[in-house]
Amino acid sequence: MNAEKIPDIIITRLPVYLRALQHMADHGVKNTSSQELGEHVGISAAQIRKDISQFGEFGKQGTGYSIPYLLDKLREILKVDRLWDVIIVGAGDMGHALARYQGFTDRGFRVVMIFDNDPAKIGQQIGDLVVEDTANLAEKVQSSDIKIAMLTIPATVAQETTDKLVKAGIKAVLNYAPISLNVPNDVKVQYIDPATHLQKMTYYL
Amino acid sequence: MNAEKIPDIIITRLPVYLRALQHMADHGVKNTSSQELGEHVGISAAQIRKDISQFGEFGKQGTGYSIPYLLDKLREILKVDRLWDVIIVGAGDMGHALARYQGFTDRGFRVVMIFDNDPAKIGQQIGDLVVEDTANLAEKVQSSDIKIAMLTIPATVAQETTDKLVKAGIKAVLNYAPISLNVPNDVKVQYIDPATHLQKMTYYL
DNA sequence: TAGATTGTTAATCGATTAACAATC
DNA sequence: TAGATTGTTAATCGATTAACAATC
Repeated sequence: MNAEKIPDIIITRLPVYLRALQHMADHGVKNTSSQELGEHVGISAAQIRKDISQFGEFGKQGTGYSIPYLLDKLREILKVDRLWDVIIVGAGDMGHALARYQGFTDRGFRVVMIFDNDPAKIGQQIGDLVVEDTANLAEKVQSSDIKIAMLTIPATVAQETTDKLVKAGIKAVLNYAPISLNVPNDVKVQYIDPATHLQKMTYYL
Repeated sequence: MNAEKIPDIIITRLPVYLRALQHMADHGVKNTSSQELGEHVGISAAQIRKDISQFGEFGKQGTGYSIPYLLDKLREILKVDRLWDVIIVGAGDMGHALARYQGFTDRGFRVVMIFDNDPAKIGQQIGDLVVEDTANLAEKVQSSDIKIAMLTIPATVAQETTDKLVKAGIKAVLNYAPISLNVPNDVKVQYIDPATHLQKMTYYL
């Protein structure tokens, strides 16, 4: 593992490689090359080799990469060789969908709590979870040492809720609210806003 | 409007500017500067000026940008000065959530159909829509000249469904399935995969 | 061995930033 | 007028690609 700073754009691509490799592994494929992986994810072979080589020499000349080995390494690098507890804030349609989503567990995440401030929703059962009162958010997050939150609340309350989460120790926010969030440097935010994504594509239509 | 090719990375930022400006406008703000807008979205003032100036001279020295005017221009550039019909393929939890999402209309999109191949779901009412049979997908898309689809189906069938959509004339796919899609050059894909987004952030934890 | 493919270097390409004349 | 802020140029910084020696 390299001690120098790895460019953020490389970190963005690693989960994509990981996903493609998991897919290949699921289909019983044992080895791959930068060429083949590149075709899968739409990235040049040279770039894939360069990206991966930032972290070590995981391939072999002549034969490429062992998929199980590279999977292990990527999971270790991305720290998803463990199971992270995450919370959902906002028990609307999107919060529901995420709470019931089956795709988290085998990729390193487990939804452990869901919150809402609507009395009609508090106490409601969603999958294995029971909707809790947002009033208890800070306390629960702090006492269970949770670092990751998914935000599925209206944009109007997204910033103030984020401030509370940050104070409670959250370091990573996956924000579904259509608004840019202000956070300290040591807190990461990723944005998922379908309209924003669609608006990028209409430019080309 | 400039005839030269605009870098894709600039197009990616425009919807973010648009969203922030709409937010300001909703709060009654009439003017802004590259400085102020930059603080809102976490991008340098120089970059914002450079991005916007690719498309024309929309600002005024000394006073900055008129928000209503810049909104108009950005909507025009991104082609969301109109209402695009979009379809949802997959009526699971995520498809449900998107079908009922209120945030599309005032940002240029209208969900007009939702499809599923599960007989138990076909005919079901979701908001104003009735779930239709995926078997009729190609025909319906073609006859109504729809260009945009959101994919909320399992990864296992995402590629074959995409192939059908592309054949039917779809040019933009917002893919919620956790898999990379292969499409012709003139078709755009955007990816929304919560696990991938989370995995990027765990690297920094 | 011959063929394939890595890891890495150097060259190229593209994006961001700093700075400032122009001007509202 | 004085202050503010744009649009743009040039400089810097960073990312991608091409090429190839090393080696499995």
